[in-house]
Amino acid sequence: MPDLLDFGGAPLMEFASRRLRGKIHAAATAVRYHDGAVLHAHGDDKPGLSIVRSGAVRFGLVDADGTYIATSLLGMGHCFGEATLFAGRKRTHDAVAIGETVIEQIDKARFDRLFDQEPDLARALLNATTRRLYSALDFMDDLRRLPLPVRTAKLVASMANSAKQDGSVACNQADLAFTLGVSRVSVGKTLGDLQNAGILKLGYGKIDIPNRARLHEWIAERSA
Amino acid sequence: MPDLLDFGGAPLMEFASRRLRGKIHAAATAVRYHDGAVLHAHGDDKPGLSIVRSGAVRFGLVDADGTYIATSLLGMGHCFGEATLFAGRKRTHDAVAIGETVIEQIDKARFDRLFDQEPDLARALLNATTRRLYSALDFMDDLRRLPLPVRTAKLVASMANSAKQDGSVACNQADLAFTLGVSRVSVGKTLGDLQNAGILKLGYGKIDIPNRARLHEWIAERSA
DNA sequence: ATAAGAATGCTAAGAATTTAGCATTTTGAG
DNA sequence: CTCAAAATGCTAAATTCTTAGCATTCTTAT
Repeated sequence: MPDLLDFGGAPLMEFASRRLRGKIHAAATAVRYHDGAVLHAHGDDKPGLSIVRSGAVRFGLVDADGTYIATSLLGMGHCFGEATLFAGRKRTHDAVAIGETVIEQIDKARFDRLFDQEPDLARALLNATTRRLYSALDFMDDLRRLPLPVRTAKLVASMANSAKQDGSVACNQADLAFTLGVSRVSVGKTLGDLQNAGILKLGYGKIDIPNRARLHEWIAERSA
Repeated sequence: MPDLLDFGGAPLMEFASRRLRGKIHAAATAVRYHDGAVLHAHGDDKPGLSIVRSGAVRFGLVDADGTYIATSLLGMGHCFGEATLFAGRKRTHDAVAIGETVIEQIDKARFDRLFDQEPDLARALLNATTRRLYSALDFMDDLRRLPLPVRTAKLVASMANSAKQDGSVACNQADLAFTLGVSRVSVGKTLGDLQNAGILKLGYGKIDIPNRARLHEWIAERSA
């Protein structure tokens, strides 16, 4: 259960008023999943909006050669499934519960009704998806612009923001490697370099950040 | 003025009814820009929604070392600036007109009024941004999953869809290289290989696709 | 306390990519 | 028609990244 990025954006529920949250709860059916349970598979035709009430969901795809590739991890308050409602897509990824997870599910019919009744829902959804879109664009920009050490540092810094424990990030190098889209060896080497530069300290399944300001400074110096 | 990707999604105006389009036009102020004119710069604080009525807009950023890096190119019917309205961001990129371009501009106050009056606007915006978000996610997925030749072929194929001229795509290798986030040398080599494989033909500032089905087949065989 | 599993550290060969040139071809403007 | 600019083609060295493997360290469940 690493502190891996909730893909940038803030969660939908943060943009909903107390009243709207109540309406959403009322329209939804809560479903409980155990760790590792499959919520849906790539290609399923289940239009509807889902909201993570507790726990987390990991999205990914199984490759032709059988390797699983994770895409993102959404935690409490985040929503998914917008694409089935607004882009007419089937489920784009496999979704798996991480830890004990409760999902609030709103099927298409109910969603459409709620959407028409509650104009604030549209605004909340636009807040959430716009933020996600722009963080994705930023991420892609970095991908082309910045060398691996800087991207790595940025990722660690962004994880530090949402981390439970201050000054420390819970995540193993393999997951980091995947998120950055490079091999574990490269990440290991890069993290080693960053440690030598004194801006972070490697642990077992975690990374300590002795001085957050210093890390941000180091990044700023190298990213335009 | 290459056929470079309109970042995946379909344009906003395609999701608007004739009536809504009328309302949008009525609320907007049209501004004309000549080729190369700057619409806004990165960091400008100009909240509002903009819609491309004719021409196109190229978005990008100037690096610390002065190199300009393009991000996307939006053509007719596409909108931008949602992030200034929904994510509370300043303008995230420099925007430059490509060719004679007319932009319909709706400032924040007018937008909010229109947004409240016209529930369909929310739906249209969600359609557009959701599609863009998911194409961006797909693109990132490909970036990590697929080797360069396949990504290149996919990009060419997607450009072919929106190209004016059938069976041919107008784009130079340098722009392709940037969009793929690799060097011109790599693209040149890769395109050469694809040409040898017989699935496309290189020209000067363009790429011909003798057999679209064959190209898609080639891609499908290699992408999961 | 210990064994099993997880995670990290390390290595070396090979593949892919970049950088920095420069030569050649094509296009379009005058 | 000619010339300059734009685009492509090519090269070679240097760098970065990957793959594949195995040893070591750390954690946790029994």
